[in-house]
Amino acid sequence: MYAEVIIDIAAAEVDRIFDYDCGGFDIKRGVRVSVPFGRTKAEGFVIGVKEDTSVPIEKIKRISSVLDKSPIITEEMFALMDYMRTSMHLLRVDILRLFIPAAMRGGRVKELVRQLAVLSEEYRDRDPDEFIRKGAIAQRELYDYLSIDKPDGEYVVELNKILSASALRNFAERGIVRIVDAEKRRVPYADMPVEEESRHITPTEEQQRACDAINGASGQTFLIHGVTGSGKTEVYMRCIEHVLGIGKTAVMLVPEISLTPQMLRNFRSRFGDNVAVLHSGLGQGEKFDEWRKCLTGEAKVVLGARSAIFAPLKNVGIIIIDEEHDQSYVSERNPRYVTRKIAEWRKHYNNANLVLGSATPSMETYYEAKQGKIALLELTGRVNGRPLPEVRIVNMCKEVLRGNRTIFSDELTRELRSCLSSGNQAMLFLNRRGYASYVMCRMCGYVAKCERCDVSLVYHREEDRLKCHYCGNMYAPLTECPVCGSKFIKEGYIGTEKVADKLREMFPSATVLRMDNDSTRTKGAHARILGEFGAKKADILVGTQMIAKGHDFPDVTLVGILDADMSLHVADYRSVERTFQLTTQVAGRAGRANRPGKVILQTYTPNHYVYNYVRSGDYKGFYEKEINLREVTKYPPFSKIVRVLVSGTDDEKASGVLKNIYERVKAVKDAQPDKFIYLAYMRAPVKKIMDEYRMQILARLVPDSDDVEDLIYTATDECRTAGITSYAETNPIKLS
DNA sequence: AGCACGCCGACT
DNA sequence: GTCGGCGTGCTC
Repeated sequence: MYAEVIIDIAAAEVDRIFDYDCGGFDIKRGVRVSVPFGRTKAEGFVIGVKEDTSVPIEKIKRISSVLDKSPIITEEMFALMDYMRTSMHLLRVDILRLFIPAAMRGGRVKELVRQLAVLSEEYRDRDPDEFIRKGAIAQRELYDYLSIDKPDGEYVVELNKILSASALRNFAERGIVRIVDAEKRRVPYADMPVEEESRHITPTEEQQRACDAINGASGQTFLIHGVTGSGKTEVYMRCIEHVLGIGKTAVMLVPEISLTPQMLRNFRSRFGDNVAVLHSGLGQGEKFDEWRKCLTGEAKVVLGARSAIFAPLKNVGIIIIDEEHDQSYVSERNPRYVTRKIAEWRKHYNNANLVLGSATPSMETYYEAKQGKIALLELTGRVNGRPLPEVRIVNMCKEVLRGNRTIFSDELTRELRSCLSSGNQAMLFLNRRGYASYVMCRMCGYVAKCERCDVSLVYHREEDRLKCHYCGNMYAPLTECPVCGSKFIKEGYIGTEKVADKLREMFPSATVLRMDNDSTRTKGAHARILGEFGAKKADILVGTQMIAKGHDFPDVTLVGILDADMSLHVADYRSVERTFQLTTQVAGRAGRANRPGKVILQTYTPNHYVYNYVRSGDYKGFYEKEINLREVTKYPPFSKIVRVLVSGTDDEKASGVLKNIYERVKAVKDAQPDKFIYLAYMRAPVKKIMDEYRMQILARLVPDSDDVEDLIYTATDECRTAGITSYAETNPIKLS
């Protein structure tokens, strides 16, 4: 017998099938093996077993050992691998690695085996007085505990914490208790308090209608459009209950689970041990165990971030993507994939339903719903009775004219003061981290730049360093201009760090917390900062878009959006959409039923149409306006943008590769000119990152052009050379 | 990804 | 004369 093996080395040259002699091992498709490879050893995935091989017999080597008792890759995942390979041009190893927890490779994490004490059968229903002496209280306690509280047994370590170890030893010697080796699962958030049972909530008519529509369908995609607090989560949970009831399983995706322990609490209370959690915040052992629970069928529901779409659940009945517009659903590192596409595939494979939920759906998704390609469910009511916050648009140009050069408008300062004095909390949002976005010489105009990247440096006060946000390199702060020697150094746009400093100056008695990439470097920092703010240990929370997601804070009555225009002026067709989504989401943090919230939105372009729709919370109005623009300008969903990015330290070599790809794409265009709206090559907006020169091909294709898209991907694959990285992507999230 | 083979510069 | 630079080629 021969095994077809994919070697666990991420390189295109070895991403092929290697045949190995099974050598007496009982090899099944889906297990991992250890094999001799070249002059070394390697791990590999068995993707097939066969009787004969076409490889010359003298080349064949034997498998050295089998790493899994049973397959860890399911048949569904093998089929998914084929789809991802052909349609997304990914390497088999990269795909297989997505399917298993990283810690499994190299045998770093294993099942945790612990001793389990179980009451022996023959003693189970007997009268304990027959074999436990009257005075042996400890033994009696142990017997009662094991027979009543833990009929399935309890781990010895746990027993020893609460009961007599000598009584246990005595029982084990007498055979009253059997000690067996058992797999013990590491349970994340085991000590988390469980939410009160919430099943008795009666759904609103709208919620019920949504549930009925979803539960009555199969193989369909739905979009639930509903504002924050419209009760989407309740609909999700009811739909999951329904699929569990018919013996199927459920996948629930959220943008960043470590930020929403609330969701997990709800799920634990509703579905108990049936829930597995999967996200990057887990320890390696925890992640491995949660994943195994999915594979073995111990878990029926998986709650997780993007990568949980690959959870090895069998017989999936429903897939839910909450906050479907969120960018975190698109993987930007290789392997690049779009969660929605994987979800659609799994939906189809399992004849399951796919539910997308958002208060601000992406243009593409809402357009699909409008076109009738997916079903639209609207939740208009507000379950918790929270009113729409009042959004006030503040014209910052007027502040400048009035001589206010700070980032705080008079109105915001006034509102902050009254918010704090009435004992409430405020959140300030600024999507720019650091202290000053750039530093510049006032005399000669010199701007400090990174040596390895084509970007200006950001001053960070905590470290007192200039930092490159692309490569992380640090430089000494500027005290004088290195070009002209002038001491007049100007600080550019204010960042979160400086905002926090200014606030401490303005409101000395207030406690200010900051949440951005820099203050959340360490594990668990997200949860800590949000926890502190939630516990009212701080009055003001300043942060980047990180603070837009996550907890609800009942005492937040004021939200300040310091520079709403930041995302608006990015040269990207999605910038207006993103601004609407981001500001709406941030604004939604303000106010509760009993305390109405206020949002101060500061902008230099107060007349831009997006802010009108943000103020009135009018998603549909915004959609209509924006979709018209997209149609006229021929941007997605009315076209498809394919971008090829080539980079390398050797500028000329990289350009050579780029031109090769371009020539091939150009030939496609000449053959099918009507498929192209636009085609050009150029340097990337950020010309250099980490000493690698970057350049790109941009193609805009008509919607019905999957064949051309595939040809571009293929051209990219075939022009790949050593020392140059290149990849193609469709409708990229960011075009830097 | 590793690792070895292989053909040109500065050293005991 | 040799040690060693890392270019390129292969791995069932």
